[in-house]
Amino acid sequence: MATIRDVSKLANVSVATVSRVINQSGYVNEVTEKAVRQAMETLSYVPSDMARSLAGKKSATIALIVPDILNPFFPELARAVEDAAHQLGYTVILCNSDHDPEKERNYFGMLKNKRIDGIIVASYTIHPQQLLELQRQSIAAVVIDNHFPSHPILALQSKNREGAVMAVRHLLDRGCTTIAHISGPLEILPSRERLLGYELVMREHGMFAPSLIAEGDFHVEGGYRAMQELLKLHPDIDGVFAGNDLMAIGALKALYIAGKAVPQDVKLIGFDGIALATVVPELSTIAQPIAEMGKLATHYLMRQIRNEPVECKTHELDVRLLVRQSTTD
Amino acid sequence: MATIRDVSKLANVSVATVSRVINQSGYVNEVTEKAVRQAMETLSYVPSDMARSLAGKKSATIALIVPDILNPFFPELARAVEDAAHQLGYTVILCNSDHDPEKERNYFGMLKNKRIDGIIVASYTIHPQQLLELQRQSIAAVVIDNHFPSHPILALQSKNREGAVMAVRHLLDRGCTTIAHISGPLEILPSRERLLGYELVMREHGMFAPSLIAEGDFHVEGGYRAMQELLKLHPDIDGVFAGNDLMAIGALKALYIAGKAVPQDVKLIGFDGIALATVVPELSTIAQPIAEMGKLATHYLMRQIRNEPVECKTHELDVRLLVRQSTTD
DNA sequence: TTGAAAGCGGTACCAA
DNA sequence: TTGGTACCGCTTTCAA
Repeated sequence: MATIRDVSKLANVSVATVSRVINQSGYVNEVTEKAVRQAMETLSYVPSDMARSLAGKKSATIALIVPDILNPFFPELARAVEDAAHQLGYTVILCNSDHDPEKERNYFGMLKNKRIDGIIVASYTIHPQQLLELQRQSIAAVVIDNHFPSHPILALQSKNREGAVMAVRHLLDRGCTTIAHISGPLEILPSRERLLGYELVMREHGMFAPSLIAEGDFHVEGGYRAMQELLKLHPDIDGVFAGNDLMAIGALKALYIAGKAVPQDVKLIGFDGIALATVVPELSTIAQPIAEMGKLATHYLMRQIRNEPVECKTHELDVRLLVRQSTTD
Repeated sequence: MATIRDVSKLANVSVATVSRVINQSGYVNEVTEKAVRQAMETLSYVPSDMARSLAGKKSATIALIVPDILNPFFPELARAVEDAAHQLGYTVILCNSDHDPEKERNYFGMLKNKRIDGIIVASYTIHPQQLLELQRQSIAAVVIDNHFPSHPILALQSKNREGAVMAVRHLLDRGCTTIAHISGPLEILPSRERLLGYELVMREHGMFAPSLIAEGDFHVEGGYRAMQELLKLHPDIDGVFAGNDLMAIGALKALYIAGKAVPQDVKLIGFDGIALATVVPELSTIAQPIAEMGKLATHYLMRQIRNEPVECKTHELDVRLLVRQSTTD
């Protein structure tokens, strides 16, 4: 591999000059520049990211921290982030936090050490202090699906509450009168927001009852169990709003086994809009703009990295109601 | 952040000595070592990966190239790779190749440049030359789901043909007599292997007919279309072996729409054993040990990185038949 | 057993 | 506009 020195020799200039044309910084004569570029070309020279980052520049690497890439929501996010990053010449390090603060700290250490330029955090367990700490080390950070209103941290979030409202209203429109909710883990902010949206509409219609709510785990299994419990308490349930699509799938299974036909007996709607909601019957859902979130997060991150002005607030994204078979007779 | 020089000063030794204790290389007096460790401790010193890799050591980073992390097979693989790597102090860069040779080359360039220690390639479009080229730059490589018998490249593969045989035999056992196959893209090796396994058994039983085979794309959509075509030609199909689970889900939808009950009218089996085959009815499948593949690949890669002896051949992994609802009355 | 010093491949400041 | 050169933080001969 050719080095900057090889280039400088071939072009008969100093390394400083070569560095200048590489970075388009400082003055450099057109003729000289041409010569340098020529030399780079013939040596098929590529500056070493390693060396650049050591010398204080950026590493052209960002990290994406997700709870678990196995959850189908995150591959979609990862894909969008990776695409956007790659387009900008960045490389993405993937981290699975498993909601484990210990593991998270561990990652943060590794990443700091690697002089990562920035981090996108889609893990619910981080503490705002950790992000601020990063920023102090001039590592940019963007948070997804969480927010820290009292800290200068850029966050991205779907309109969870509004989405929940849309979901429940949709079930009401379809004629449901006994609507249950399978919530996500309540220590997770979006779960609480969705629950709140549900509660809001139910109270509006005088239909609210705590026993219509069961807490799941954002996984198929938890949705399944929650649905079973709910059916035990309320065999007359005719509408279910699940806090995410995976739990909706679990609920679907439970309903199927209980002999309830979807959507004839029970209408079911999820949240997220993950691609694999391609089950039979197809799942109605509140779709988050996952890909857009990833793209936006990456762009905001880049802005921070380049010290361009960005508002460090929570940016909210619109969700859409996707009506499919599970709520349509 | 403390540097090696800070440590050396505090411990009253040279940086060389500190380096020695860090790397456990060369001789160093016990007392001195203790002092150095003490100093590292009090400064909570962590050596910079950047600097180390620049100085010629390893970057403690590997890359995983997949066609598309959106395909549920790959998150499982990625998760296993990341876990194994993380445990060994390595960081994983994720790349989506999209089967695009151009993009692949691009990634290879970036990765070489970043002095990545090794690459796990689960992309079907790479050329063996590219891998050899890497090895020449002393970047380790392991290939998944592909193999290059005539090159010294370490590969990992499931027993695709055997798996296909198991699948078809299972359908026969269940009493199927008209068994169709939805194959993956035939330019992909595992697709061909699975097709071969299917063909083998069908011929054995004098049931083979080319029109019972339709080519899909490894995605839900392609499985759906292929199933529709097959039904047109053979309304009497009573068994389907799909080349992967996603296509099986597509087939399931097509069957459902065509009014065929699964498993009563048609028995259906997939391949891969991805977690989200949790549709209703649950899909029978030939499960690949995806997590194990990821783990093994990572370990083999590490071996190569550390110049430990490894056989650069294709290692084959066993698959298992998972009987679930889609083939059980 | 230890230390001095020459890189690794760049960046950037200061002179020329 | 250019070039010289001192780093960035660590590894690794080579001598002492």
